[in-house]
Amino acid sequence: MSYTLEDIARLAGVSRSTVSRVVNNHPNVRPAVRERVWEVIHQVGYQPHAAARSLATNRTNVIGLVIPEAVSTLFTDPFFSLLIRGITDGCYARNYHLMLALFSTPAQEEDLYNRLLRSRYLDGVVLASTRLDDPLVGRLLSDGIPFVSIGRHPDPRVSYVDVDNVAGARMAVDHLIRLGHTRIGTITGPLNMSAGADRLEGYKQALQAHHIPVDEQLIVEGDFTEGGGLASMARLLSLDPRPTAVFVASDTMAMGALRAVRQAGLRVPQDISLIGYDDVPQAAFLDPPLSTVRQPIQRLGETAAHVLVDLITHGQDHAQRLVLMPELVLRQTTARL
Amino acid sequence: MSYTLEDIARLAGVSRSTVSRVVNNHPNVRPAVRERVWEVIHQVGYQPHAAARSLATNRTNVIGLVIPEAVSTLFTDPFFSLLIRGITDGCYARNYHLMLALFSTPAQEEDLYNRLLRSRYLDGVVLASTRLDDPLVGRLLSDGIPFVSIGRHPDPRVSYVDVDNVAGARMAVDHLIRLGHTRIGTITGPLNMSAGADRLEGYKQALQAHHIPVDEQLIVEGDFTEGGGLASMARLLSLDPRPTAVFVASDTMAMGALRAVRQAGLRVPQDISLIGYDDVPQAAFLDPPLSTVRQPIQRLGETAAHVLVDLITHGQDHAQRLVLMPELVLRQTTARL
DNA sequence: TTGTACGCGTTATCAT
DNA sequence: ATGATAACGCGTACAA
Repeated sequence: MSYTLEDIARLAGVSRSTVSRVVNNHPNVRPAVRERVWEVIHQVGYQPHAAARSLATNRTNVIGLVIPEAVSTLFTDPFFSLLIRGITDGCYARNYHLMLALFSTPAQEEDLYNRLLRSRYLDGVVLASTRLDDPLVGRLLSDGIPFVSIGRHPDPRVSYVDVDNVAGARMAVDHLIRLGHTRIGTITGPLNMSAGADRLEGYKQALQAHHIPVDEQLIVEGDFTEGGGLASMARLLSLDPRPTAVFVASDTMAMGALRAVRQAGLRVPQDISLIGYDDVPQAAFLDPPLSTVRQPIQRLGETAAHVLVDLITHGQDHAQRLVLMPELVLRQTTARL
Repeated sequence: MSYTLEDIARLAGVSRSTVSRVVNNHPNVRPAVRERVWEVIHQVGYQPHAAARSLATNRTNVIGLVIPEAVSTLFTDPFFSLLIRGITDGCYARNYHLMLALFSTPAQEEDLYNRLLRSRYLDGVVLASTRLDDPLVGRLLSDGIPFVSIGRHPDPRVSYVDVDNVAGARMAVDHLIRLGHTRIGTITGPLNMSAGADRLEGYKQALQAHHIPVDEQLIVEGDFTEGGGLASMARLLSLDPRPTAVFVASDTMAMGALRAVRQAGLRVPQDISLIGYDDVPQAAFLDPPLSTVRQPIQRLGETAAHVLVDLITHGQDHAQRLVLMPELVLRQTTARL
């Protein structure tokens, strides 16, 4: 069996309260006593019982990563792997743990919300890639559950951590323009996600800044999947004249786009320039290696965890908003016109 | 604030025990009473407090997914995304939840082991892709923590769920032989993981069954990464004569291999046939679409969760071992010699 | 079938 | 600075 506070107290010849103080670093304990208690603790390998602690403190030291049903098909995108990595790192640094909440169906969403949140498994929640109009946001807000969104959200009450998507897209398209391209297409993300909408906005801003008219024909909405990227690229290639460069709003879609170009018997970057978004690990291994906008995905997750834990512990009354900066990574899918 | 058993009891005009019985589906409750209690519960949206319950029952209804430091660099492989998906589905079906334990360093491994397991956050653990000699196994065993390994493990006490890697590799290599190839190379996984060792074994068995001598030169050890696949393939291509077909032990490595072939100015499958392993979602979108061995990864995870929960609840005394079957998926990277 | 009472391991309040 | 004691919310013998 395993030890309790009581056991440690007996072994160290003090009371349970004192041991508790030692474990929780309370100031009022005589150094000599503190030391002896620690010694016993290490000797027997005592670890406080999480559930008992939770019951007493009303905190679990666990947060959840919520991935809504709407984006669960995107889950195999390396973006999420990196995000998860970052979040766990952030958690561990703050003595927190991460629980997963992947929704597959609306019914599951309802069920899990009750099971995880209302039964107080979690102290708070990281919301990944939610749609702008996701009802989950309102619910968390009204239930007073601390949460932070990955990606901008318009409601003034929600805290979020984001990468500047408008700036990232601008950087990408600016570069294409610098290379002499003027007929530049884009494959967007879902426009009801802030990342999708913002990258499109950046695309437009870059064009306008250079007095290039925005041609709606050159804008095709994608879905952040490889298959979607392939189909969207095929559409762009069927245009006449076709674009000489395309800004693709995610690396995963860019992989599909690359294949569409090849299927059409064209070459990248000689016939058409391509630039992706994310810089997932695969990007450097594509053929040719993909130029892209690097997002600090892992740091994004880490930051989200930290912000959330702060929200939980210091109970901020006003929303926290943080935006990180992306950077352009030039490889071999872009060429002078 | 939120309701407790006591509140529900008062509102329904019964005692706390009765409400507890209703919630836990104990038989001895008069139907009329049961119904009235449920009504109150639904009306006020009562949810039992997880921590309180854990303290009383000594069970948390949470399991952990442990990804050892050794394989944490592989974490972005879609294999893990699919596995996680499967595990969560399996958990939800059994009223369980999933917590992540991703180790980055040995120190973290030690720390997390204490924080997660010894403080009883978890009822049990799924061990992913552990090396055959991982000390974690011995520790879990001696601490009596229920766990199931993803992938075969030699110790008779450990439960595992696996896909038949020997059979899968045999299927793949058999097919290459059927196409007329005899000079067949392989890029293996890490040979200290069962998946790596077993797929190599299957490769050898297939050759031997057809009386083709095993040539050690044609066997190069990979690491399940894309970069590793690229480098290993380059080595195989430098052989003289070079192999006419290669069995690559993971799709991710196959992506790298594909690129190595292209860099060498060769074509797949005209100059060299390739066959991968896993059938990750990307495989169908590669250029050309990858022939591969499909693993039911998601079902693997789901099954692991079920086995683990059974282990936890029924406390099996003997280890559970389950092996699922892979299947060959022929696309366009294999051709007759 | 239902209710009473105790225990689960901790934290926190209040004396001392 | 330390110790007794009352919560925290639930499950469960045991009694009725």
